[in-house]
Amino acid sequence: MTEEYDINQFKNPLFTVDSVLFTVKDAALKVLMVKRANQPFIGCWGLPGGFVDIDIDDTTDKTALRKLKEKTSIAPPYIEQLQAFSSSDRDPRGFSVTLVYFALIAEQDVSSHIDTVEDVQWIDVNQLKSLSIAFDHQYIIEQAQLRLQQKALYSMVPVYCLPEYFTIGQLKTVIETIIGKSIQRKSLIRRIEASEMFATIDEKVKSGGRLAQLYKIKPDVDIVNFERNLSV
Amino acid sequence: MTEEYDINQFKNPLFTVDSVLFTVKDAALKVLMVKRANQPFIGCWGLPGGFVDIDIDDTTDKTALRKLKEKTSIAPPYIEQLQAFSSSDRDPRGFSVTLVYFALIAEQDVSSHIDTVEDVQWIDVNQLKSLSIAFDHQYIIEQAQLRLQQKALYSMVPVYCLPEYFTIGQLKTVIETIIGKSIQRKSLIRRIEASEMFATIDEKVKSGGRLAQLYKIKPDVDIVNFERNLSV
DNA sequence: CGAATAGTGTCTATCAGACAATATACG
DNA sequence: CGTATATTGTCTGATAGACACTATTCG
Repeated sequence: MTEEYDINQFKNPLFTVDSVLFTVKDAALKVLMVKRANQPFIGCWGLPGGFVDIDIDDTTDKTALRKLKEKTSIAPPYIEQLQAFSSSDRDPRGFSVTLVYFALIAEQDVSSHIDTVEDVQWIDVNQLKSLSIAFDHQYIIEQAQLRLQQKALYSMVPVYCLPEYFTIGQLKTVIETIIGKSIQRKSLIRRIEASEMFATIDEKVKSGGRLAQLYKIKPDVDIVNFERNLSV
Repeated sequence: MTEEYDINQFKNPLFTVDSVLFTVKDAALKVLMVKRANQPFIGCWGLPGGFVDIDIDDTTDKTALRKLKEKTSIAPPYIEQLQAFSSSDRDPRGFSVTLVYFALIAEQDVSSHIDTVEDVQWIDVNQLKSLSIAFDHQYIIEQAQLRLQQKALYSMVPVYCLPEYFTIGQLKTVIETIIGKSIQRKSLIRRIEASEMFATIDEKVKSGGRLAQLYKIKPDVDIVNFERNLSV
């Protein structure tokens, strides 16, 4: 049998791309949420995202970045695919699939922009349950948070929640906020050195006590994955 | 602005679900491939998969399982989402997205079935480059293989390439085939014990020397992830 | 017995945790 | 100096690698 493909043979699922953009701000893990202006779930908070525009986006990565840029005005320094979520009842319009990306950014790099708009906000992940969240986005955020927590144990990705120059103390706080547990400063320093991902800056900053060394990410380095997890 | 959703506002991308089903057979990592009966890439080998049937499948997981079952007659004991692959040129029909699953099965559980058909075969991953592979499926298989190799270093998933009862020697061979490097039998035994995922069977089997203890997976256990990788 | 494979014992290497010791700001 | 934070030194603990040693089966 040599059937030709018939575009109408199947009802196509609704397909969207959403992003979970995290940062650490005020000692809490926050996620970028958008107040929905359209149905369904109008007025609820939802993840930034939307439909692929196949005339503009040549991959779904581009869709995710385009939608994030609409809300934050910049591209996050770290983004990866999380997972697709699908079901016949997650969207009242019918079977839908959302491909979810998971991204990190320094809050300083977006706050100036989102302070000018009403409908985009950093929301503490621990306050989601007291808000009206669109679709299954709360569940999706939980899954993204689990992934971030895992990654924080074996990689340096949390550094992408910090601005260009940062101290070990800041990185330690960010990691501790993400995994919800304190870590050994010494272990962190060992990893910073072993990873060879970072360069010291010829400058130190005040910190309440001894001045702290500034670091930055070396240009064009890959994220190092360690062979052991930090303890949980 | 209160725009209503307009199904025709965007050209919907083609959306498919494909699976990379691996097994270890004849001391080689093999992937289940299907000879394509339809355009595009008719006559080439491709991954088992297809369109979501929203009248039957309530999630994409169901689509993956349904398509695998069509080709193998059974559901694999291990399946997880790998990743979505998208681009405007991976399919000649236009922008397309494929959500790819990654699954493992014992070859004994499918071989009897696929031996009766012409268009489904286990193909050695190292022989793919000499064949005509549809779409970007060769690249997708490489990505799935990398994921499997990583997982083999910190979890017991390779056991799902073995039948119900298996020996430590068989598991060792499967892991070594997957990661392409020999491992310490002792390390494997330590992990089998620490994971508490397995029960010994009151039976031993011939192996050329001393009889080997049979193991099986305890019912309803979760896959244990270790905090360290085996060395690479 | 010898060859082959299964399984154990045990020493080493690596790296995270714990925490003491030292360094450097600032008032 | 006292307090606070940064940074280093070093000991302990957990687990993987290496590999010798023992056990069991078959011809």
